[in-house]
Amino acid sequence: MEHSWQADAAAIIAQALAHPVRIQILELLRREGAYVMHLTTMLGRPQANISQHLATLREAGLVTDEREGMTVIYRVRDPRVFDLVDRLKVLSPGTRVSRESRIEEMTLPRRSGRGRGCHCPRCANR
Amino acid sequence: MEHSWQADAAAIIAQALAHPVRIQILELLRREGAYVMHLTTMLGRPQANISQHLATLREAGLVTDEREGMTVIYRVRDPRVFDLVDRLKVLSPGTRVSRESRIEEMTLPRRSGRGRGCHCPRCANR
DNA sequence: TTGAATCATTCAAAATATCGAATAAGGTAG
DNA sequence: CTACCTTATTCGATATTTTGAATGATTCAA
Repeated sequence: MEHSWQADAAAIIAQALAHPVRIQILELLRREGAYVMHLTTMLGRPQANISQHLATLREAGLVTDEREGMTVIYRVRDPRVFDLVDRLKVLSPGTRVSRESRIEEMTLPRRSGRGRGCHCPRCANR
Repeated sequence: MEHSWQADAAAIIAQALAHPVRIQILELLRREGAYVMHLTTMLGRPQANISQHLATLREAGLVTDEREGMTVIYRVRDPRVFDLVDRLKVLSPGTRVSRESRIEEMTLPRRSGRGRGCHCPRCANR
């Protein structure tokens, strides 16, 4: 039935990006790899849910998982995915990126009040 | 409930791109606007289905529809969506774009045999 | 008006995606 | 070994998407 080559592949990648939590995960992976625990506490969601979304990103080939002792570090496989995410935001109707606001700042949930600390190995800070 | 700002917006755009037929429609809109009839015959799918996918793209703000007599011309609202589509393809695992092959060529279905002609107003050819 | 052509929308069924809860799997420490 | 910690997976319920079929809506021509 007359398939569509790269259209299928492109759609699969788009589908992997088609959820706010997965976009947020990629935002958190922008500067460096992150432990699952870190993503879980930063996004304030059940661990299973984060793990499920990570599986989606992994199966799409967008991230890699590296076991490190008891923990697992997720990293973006190809940094060009960040260009993609940025362009998705720019194309959004209401989104006009004002010159002074960093995109990264705006999209991170920044947990409010007490509860913003992460206890993952890399986050020894308070 | 702690929303996610631009992550939602980005995900909505990604969702609009998350289907092979919609990617193909955008490919056909790459050079110029197209009549629905043109898209329908080129992609070899039921008219209602194409119209549904066009509605998805329209609601995401990615395309515009302009009535022209009995027909309707769809155009891409912001050409930057093509960058997005190209990058979606590049990030696909198996997709290594060889230098000599135009991406556009590969992704169009090119209906085989007899049945490749379109009868839309703009396609007076053969 | 009637009919034809083009496109949009509605409907119900099937397929997918998402979620929380529970459980499993893997590693570490005692 | 047991107990614990971190992450992954399975399960069932719910929600969303996709589809063809049928129907509407609009325009034009006769």
